[in-house]
Amino acid sequence: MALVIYNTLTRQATPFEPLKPGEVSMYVCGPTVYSDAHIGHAMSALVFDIVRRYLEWSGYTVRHVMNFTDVDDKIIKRANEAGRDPFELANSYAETFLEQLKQLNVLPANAYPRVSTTIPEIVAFIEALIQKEAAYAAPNGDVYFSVRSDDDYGKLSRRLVDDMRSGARIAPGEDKDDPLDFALWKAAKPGEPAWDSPWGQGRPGWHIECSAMSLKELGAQIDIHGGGNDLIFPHHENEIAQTESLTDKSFAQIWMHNGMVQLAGEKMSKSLGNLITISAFLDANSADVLRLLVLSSSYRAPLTYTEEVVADTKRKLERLLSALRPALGSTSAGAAADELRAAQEQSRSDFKAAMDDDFNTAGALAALFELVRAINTARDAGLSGSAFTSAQDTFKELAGVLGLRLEQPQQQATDAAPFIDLLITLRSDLRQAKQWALADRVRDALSNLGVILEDGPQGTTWRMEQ
RNA sequence: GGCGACGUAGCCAAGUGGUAAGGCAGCGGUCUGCAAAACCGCCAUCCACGGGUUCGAAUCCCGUCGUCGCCUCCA
Repeated sequence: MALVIYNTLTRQATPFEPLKPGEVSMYVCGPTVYSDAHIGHAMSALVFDIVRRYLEWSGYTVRHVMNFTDVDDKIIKRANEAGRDPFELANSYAETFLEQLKQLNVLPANAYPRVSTTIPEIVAFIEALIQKEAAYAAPNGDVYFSVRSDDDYGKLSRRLVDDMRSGARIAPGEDKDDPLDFALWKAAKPGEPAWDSPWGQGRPGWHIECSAMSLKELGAQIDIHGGGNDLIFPHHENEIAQTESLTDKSFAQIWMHNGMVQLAGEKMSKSLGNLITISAFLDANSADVLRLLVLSSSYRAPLTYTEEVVADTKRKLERLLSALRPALGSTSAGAAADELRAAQEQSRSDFKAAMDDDFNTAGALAALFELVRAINTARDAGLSGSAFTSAQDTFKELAGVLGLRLEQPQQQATDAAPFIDLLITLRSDLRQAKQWALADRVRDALSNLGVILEDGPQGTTWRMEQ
């Protein structure tokens, strides 16, 4: 069974074959850093983290690059409003985002290039495009890409150049030969960061940066180029036009796009202002909750985000965690062990089959839940020993491929732990004395504080709510 | 207006030609002093609606309705 990936370029799922055997190059478009990142940005990072983890688990070496757009109209505007330096502002948001990715258990990329540190490569890229007559310098100091020079322009988004004409526009101050052309280089305006170039002082346009950074970090041809599906047009379309016009080779062999987070039926976005920031989410929930939410449906479909869904996801996570509770019995072989071993292998192969099918994480989770049931059943049957721990190890391994930490959120409670243990001891005495009403009051009061007590044959255990 | 996606139980959601995964919630049971957790059982004759193709369709085709995205900065 081989990995199949859906390619936006061909609108088909096809078997994955990296350009270099065993090695995968993956470029993912990162955010423009001018405000707090929201869970839509987190979703994209999580999706490609899962892709990367699965590829690595499957035996590939992955070179993963994610960029930051740190030179941009909105950054400049924000910085001017706040009286801050635009680079300082962009850098602080980028650093915060990196810290949040760490909290979200997203593996660090191999490189995080930025526009501000790629200017020489961008200028060289544009010069080469002009030489090839795919771009031209306008009298006002702007440089534009000539869309008409690119005969397969529109192939990613399935748009026809002639259909786009009516929709295209020329902003005030632009000096294009054709309304469809887009800026590679923008002439400097007063008060804006600018660099020297053959066309005078200026700064790069939006799309060229990714072409240049991808070329610099990963070479002319890459395996996977990813991002949100709102980037298909114009951003990724334009990247293809620039890079392929320069290299005369096909750029990315697979274009992967994740769906948008839907909040109250609308796309969550900075411009709509209907967003939940990563930091607000993480204040109320663990990182695993967001990851599990993303894993629960197809990465390509819109992600339904409501408070109800978040609450359901927390309970799902509790269920996954139940598989990690220790064995209780002393049986180490027999029918229970055989059944668990069979379930373990079934789960592993179901997991792989689902993930091989275009990263069907919902199907992979189903395989995990089947293993949860099998492990809990075995525990109830009194199984312990290597058969039991081996199943738990497989469970942890597969959950780890999805990037789930599956840690009990007890760290915050360490200060309270001695007091909770004390209350449990007192409550045990009350139960011995059959003082049920008082014992229940202790349990209820702790429950209201987020501490769940569970009475088992071996005594009372406690855990924090997710 | 153009391009594209989608519409599966109370909720989330997988499944893209062979007769509906999984989770949450709910209901019944085992266990428990009672709970909780765990386990067992139940929970869509049916996949927006109307036609069509086929031995056979949630899955393919046509139409209708609805939702969303892109077409301008956007993960």
